[in-house]
Amino acid sequence: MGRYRVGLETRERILVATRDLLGEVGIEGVTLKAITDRAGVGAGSFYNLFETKEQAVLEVVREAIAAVDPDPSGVGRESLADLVEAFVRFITGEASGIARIYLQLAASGLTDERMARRVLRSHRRRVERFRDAIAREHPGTGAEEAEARAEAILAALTGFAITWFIDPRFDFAAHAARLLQPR
Amino acid sequence: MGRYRVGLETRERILVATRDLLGEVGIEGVTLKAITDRAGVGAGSFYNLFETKEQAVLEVVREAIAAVDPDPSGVGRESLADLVEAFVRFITGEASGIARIYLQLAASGLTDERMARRVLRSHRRRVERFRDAIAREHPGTGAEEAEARAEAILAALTGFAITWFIDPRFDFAAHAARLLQPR
DNA sequence: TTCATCTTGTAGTATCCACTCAAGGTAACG
DNA sequence: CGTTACCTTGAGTGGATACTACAAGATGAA
Repeated sequence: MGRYRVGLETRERILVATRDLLGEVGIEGVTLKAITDRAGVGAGSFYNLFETKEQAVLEVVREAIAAVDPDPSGVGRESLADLVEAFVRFITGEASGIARIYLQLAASGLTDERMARRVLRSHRRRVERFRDAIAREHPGTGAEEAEARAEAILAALTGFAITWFIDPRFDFAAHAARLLQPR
Repeated sequence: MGRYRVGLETRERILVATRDLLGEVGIEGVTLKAITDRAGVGAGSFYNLFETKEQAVLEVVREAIAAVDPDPSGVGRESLADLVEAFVRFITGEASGIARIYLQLAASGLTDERMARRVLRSHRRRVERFRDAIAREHPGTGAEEAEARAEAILAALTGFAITWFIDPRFDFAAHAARLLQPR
C-alpha cells in the first residue's frame, strides 16, 4: 500500500504522541483517544496508518529497548565509570521518558514472549560491556567474577533508577558513583 | 462495623480466589467477575466486605510480603542476611506469582502519583530495617554510610529480581548472597 | 485536468469493566 | 421469639475502551 507524504507525516506525529504518553501515563494508561487527541488526528486516520493500537505501542517500545544501549562507539575502550555515567545520563537526561518506558517494561510488561526475549538480549549485551570494562581495569579478575560484578552493578543501577523515578529527591548520581568504590 | 463469622469466612474465600488468580493470570487478568466467580459469591457480597477491588489485591500482596518477614513482631534482632534471605524467598518462593504483581505495582509507581507515594513509603521502611541491621552488625559504620549501603543492597535486589523474572536461568539466590560479602 | 488512491473526521458499535442498589435471607443476642 | 445488625444475590448503571463504516476531501502520477 503506497503512502502519501501527508500520511507518513501523520504516522510520525502519532508515534511521537505515543512515546510521550507512554512515559507519562505508562503502558496501561495509554488509550487510543489520548494518542489521537495529542497527535491531533481522528481515529480514522490512526487506523488508516496502524493495524491496531498495540502496533503503535510496540513500535515505540522497540525504540525504547534499543535506546538503553550506550553509544556503541566506545566499545572496547570505555571504562566502567564511563558506562555507569552513561547510564545515569540516560535515566536523568532528556530521554528520561524513554527510560521510564523501558523500566516499566522490564519490571512488569513482559507477558509478550518476543518482547521478553528482546529485553533479555539487550540486557545480556549490556552485562557483557560492563564485564569487559571490569576485566580491562582489573586484569586479575576471573571472567565469572567480572560477570557477577557486572550483573550486580547493573542491577543496582536499575534499582536506583526506579527509586529515583519514584522519589526525585533521591541522589541517583551519588549512589551510582558509590558503586565504583570498594566498600 | 462488626462482622459475622460467615462474613469473615467469605472474606477469606475472596482473598484466596484473588491470590490464586493473581498468580495465574496476572494483575491485568484479574477482574471482579473472575474473583467473585471463583470465590462463589455475588458482586454485592464482595463490596460488602471490601471497599474496592484494589483493596483486595493490595491485601493479598501485603500478606505475601508479611509471610516471609524474618521479624514480624519488630523486635529488631534481624540480621542483614535474614533480610536478604527473606527478599529472595519472597521473589523465588511459592508466592513468586504475587512477587511479580508486587514488582508490577512498584513499576506502576513510575507513572501513577498515588502508587508512587505508597511504594515510596514502604521502600523507606525497608531501607530503615536494612540500615539498622547493618548498623547493628558493624557498629563503627556511620548512619549515612549504613543507609547508603542499605539503598544499594535493596536496589541490587530489586534489579536482580527483575533479571530473574526476565531470565529464569539467572541464579538469583547466588547473586543475592554475594551482596553480603565484601568485594 | 482526470481519476485512482490515499487521508481524514465523525458518529457510531460492541464489549468490557468496576461498582451500586434494593429486597429478601440469615446470624447473633437477649 | 423479636429485633437489630449483617450478608447475599444479580440485574442494572455509567463510563470507558478499541475499533469500524462511510462520506467527503486531498494527493499525485499521467
